[in-house]
Amino acid sequence: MSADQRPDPRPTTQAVAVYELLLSDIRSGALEPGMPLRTELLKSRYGSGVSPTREALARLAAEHFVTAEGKKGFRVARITRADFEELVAIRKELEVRAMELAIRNGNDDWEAQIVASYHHLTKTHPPGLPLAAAAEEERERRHRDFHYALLAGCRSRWLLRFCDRLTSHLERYRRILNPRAIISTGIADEIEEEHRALMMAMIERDPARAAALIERHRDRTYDVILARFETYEHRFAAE
Amino acid sequence: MSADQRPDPRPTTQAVAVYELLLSDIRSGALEPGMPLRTELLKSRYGSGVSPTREALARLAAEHFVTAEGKKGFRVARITRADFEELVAIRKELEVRAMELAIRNGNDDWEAQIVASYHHLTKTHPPGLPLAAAAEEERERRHRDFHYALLAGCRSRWLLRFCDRLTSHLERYRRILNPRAIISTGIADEIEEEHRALMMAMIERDPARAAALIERHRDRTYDVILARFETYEHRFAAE
DNA sequence: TATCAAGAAATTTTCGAAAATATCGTAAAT
DNA sequence: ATTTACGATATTTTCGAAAATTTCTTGATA
Repeated sequence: MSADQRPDPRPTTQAVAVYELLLSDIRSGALEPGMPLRTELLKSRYGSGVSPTREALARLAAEHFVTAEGKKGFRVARITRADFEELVAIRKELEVRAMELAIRNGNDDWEAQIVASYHHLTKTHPPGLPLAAAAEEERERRHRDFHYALLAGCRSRWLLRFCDRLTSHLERYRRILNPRAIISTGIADEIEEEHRALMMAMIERDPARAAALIERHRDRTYDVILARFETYEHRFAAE
Repeated sequence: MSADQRPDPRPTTQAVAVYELLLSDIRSGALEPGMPLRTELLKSRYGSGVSPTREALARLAAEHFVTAEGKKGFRVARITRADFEELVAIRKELEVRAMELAIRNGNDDWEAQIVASYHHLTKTHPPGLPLAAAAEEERERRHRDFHYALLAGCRSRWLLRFCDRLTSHLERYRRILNPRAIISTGIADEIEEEHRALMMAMIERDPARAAALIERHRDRTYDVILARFETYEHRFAAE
């Protein structure tokens, strides 16, 4: 996950390459929840032998992006309303906590990184209307990076890791249940404005305002996703 | 980790067997922090080929019990004071939170499991004086199970997983820096009494008392470990 | 003495095939 | 008709060796 790989100019292994591709495909919803991850499929899709592939799967299993059952192979983790609600609840607490700590401990580097990643984010296509897969992926990456930057000053790698994991899981829920295509232009503008307000609250070191902003920012999406669970659960009840 | 494997009567794979042995050896300190985990060593120690071994290592890397650097293999994760302090800080928050939720949501099953695991714990050798490795491991397992049972009613698997991970990491710090041999009999009795008090506070649904008790219970050990870092860091400064 | 290069050795990583296991379909039996 | 047993097939898991990479050693050069 990005929390740990940020500085990585090292000769990387094939296993982590597959890990990153798989994570990306799971997070985007390209690989559907519950889908069996057969060896042949993975070999052809990621052009790699079984050893690196299984290593990647083991990592993802530890992070609960996939499940491993007995000797029956791996599947993409299913999505459920209960899981989603847990994620939302704990992320609310941890993210707010991390923001408080970042505001208290963050230095100039931290502020600069926020400004930089915000700028990056504004330069991508806004979240309305469908995008080419690569463009969407890039926008999501910058979105992750921005929110990560807000927390990065908190001086607790453990807290950052947890937040990062929760964010990745919630991103998956969002992209599956609330695809960009649905977002209207008006909403898109509001979201952009929320990002700006968040940035300002952090840099001006106003924890209460920042907390209020992040909660509104998150809740907007959560409500939509929760509503969509009705149809989703109905559609996949049989499996 | 125990959070997820609790109910597992399924035909298990060799990779997870190695994972469990490795985790146990790392947590106990049998494999020293920073130690390179060479293929040959692992093959002879756990009697298994490289594929299952690497899978286990990948899982452990995702959980930060080992580190994987480029193409240079795996090592047991190092222990540092900064890491320890982060773990302590975030665990304090998450564990108290989980206890509150467990008190609010726990049912009869939860209470029964607490009583049962407490009973189990009291039937092992108390924490004073050195034990045979197997007996020590068994005591630690029951200790983990007891504290896990306290939280298990919280109805959030994510919160439980995080607490479980933090507990495992902190157990390693404790067993390396504050081995049982050091604990005096008087202290051992106090610890046993704290467990009983904790159990009662939980079952009587008194969150404030439970929180106060768990913090004292944890702090007792933390202080000792922090003090021992001086000598430890001095001893391993060269590496 | 210190630095660097080149080759040898050790080690990690990956591949391809073998072994183990699960799944499916068919047919016999109740 | 339902269940059970039994091969046949598909799939996962594991092994052992090959390939790639790092680390160590040695010797030459400034």
